[in-house]
Amino acid sequence: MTWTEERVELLKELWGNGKTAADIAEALGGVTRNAVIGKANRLNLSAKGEAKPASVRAEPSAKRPCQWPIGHPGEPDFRFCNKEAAAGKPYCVHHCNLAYQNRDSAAA
DNA sequence: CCCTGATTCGC
DNA sequence: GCGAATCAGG
Repeated sequence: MTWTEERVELLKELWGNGKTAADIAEALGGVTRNAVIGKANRLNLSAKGEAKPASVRAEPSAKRPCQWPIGHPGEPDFRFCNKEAAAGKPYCVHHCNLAYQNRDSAAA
């Protein structure tokens, strides 16, 4: 298993949202809680308490570009994805799956 | 005993 | 850098 942007973001997301390493590991799949903790540790995480963009539920009528916060608020490179958001979704399909913690009801 | 995260060790 | 094993705390 390789740690891609999606998994790392989901890792930080769930971790910051109060999820335990075991939950995150299971959520990602193919990784054990040790791997999650190890990755989190290497990412200099463990000091959880980040933003929770996944908690922001916008109405399914918002036609705006993907406003997924890339990086951390305060970082000099903090920006938004600004990709093409899915129809009626605040984020692009890519990040929508992350935001809604989608597993099977993929918004393809 | 169970769980948690953190750290260390080997690959 | 990755993951497992191990350590320490709850």
